[in-house]
Amino acid sequence: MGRRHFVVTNKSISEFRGNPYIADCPTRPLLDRIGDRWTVLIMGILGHGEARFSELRRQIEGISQKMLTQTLRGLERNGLVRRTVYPEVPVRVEYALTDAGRSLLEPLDALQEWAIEHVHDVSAAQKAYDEAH
Amino acid sequence: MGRRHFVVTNKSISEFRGNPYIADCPTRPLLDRIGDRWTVLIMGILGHGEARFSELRRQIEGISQKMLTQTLRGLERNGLVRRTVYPEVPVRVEYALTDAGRSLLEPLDALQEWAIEHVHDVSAAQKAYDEAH
DNA sequence: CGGTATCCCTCTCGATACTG
DNA sequence: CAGTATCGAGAGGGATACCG
Repeated sequence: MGRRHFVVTNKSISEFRGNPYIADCPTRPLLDRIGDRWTVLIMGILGHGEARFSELRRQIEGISQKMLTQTLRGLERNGLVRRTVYPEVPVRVEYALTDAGRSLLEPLDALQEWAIEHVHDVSAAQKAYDEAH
Repeated sequence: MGRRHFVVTNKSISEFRGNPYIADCPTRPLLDRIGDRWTVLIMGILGHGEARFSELRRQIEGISQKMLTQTLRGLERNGLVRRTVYPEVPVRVEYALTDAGRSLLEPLDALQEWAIEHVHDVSAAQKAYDEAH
């Protein structure tokens, strides 16, 4: 998607504030991640406790095996989820939030609060906009 | 992207908590919006005060005219940004956050705080993961 | 100045089939 | 059970050209 079109600078972290798109601003990978279809949902479920692969699959209606695996790998790679393999027969794999993952639930909840508080305003605004255009 | 594959239910709003993907959960459109490439950046700039189209374009390095227009329209449609046309010659158009838009900056800032606090942890986790795989 | 319209490419994601 | 591999559709986004 051409993200490399942006010039990489050496600005301090504080200069990224309010401008998440400059260079390697730390907010961008996070927004990419939570903007995807499944990350927030998976984290929400894991917020209630660890879960097996197939449990997650059952609880998240509509997710494909591929996307569940892929999203969990992404979360694991970012240190938000811990994957534990129990070498039983058949194998058992448990997924759980790390401390970092749990700490991310807080700002995520704040976002959800906002969405819930403003859902009517937003749909009213959409209706008004659509009627005017 | 097949979002219509999900069954629409009549669950109350509170049941959406922790499960943003069921039906028309209000969190999903928000995550889609802030997950896109430009929305958060534009809102960050407008948080400092109103701005003209060309100002935004200059400040947001790398954005195309099309995406600036498209993102601003999306924000306007959701009631987060107000567009004001001054019929001068040449025409002047000012964009500003609405009250709702300003209120969204708070959870967004919380997210940014998290990202800044955890940027080192995350990149360390990525490094460790990549070396182990 | 502040847009629209069009073309096209890339990347994401879903479906499907196969595996240790 | 918990994956991996591969394919293909389609949406997002950039480049470019044109307009009131």
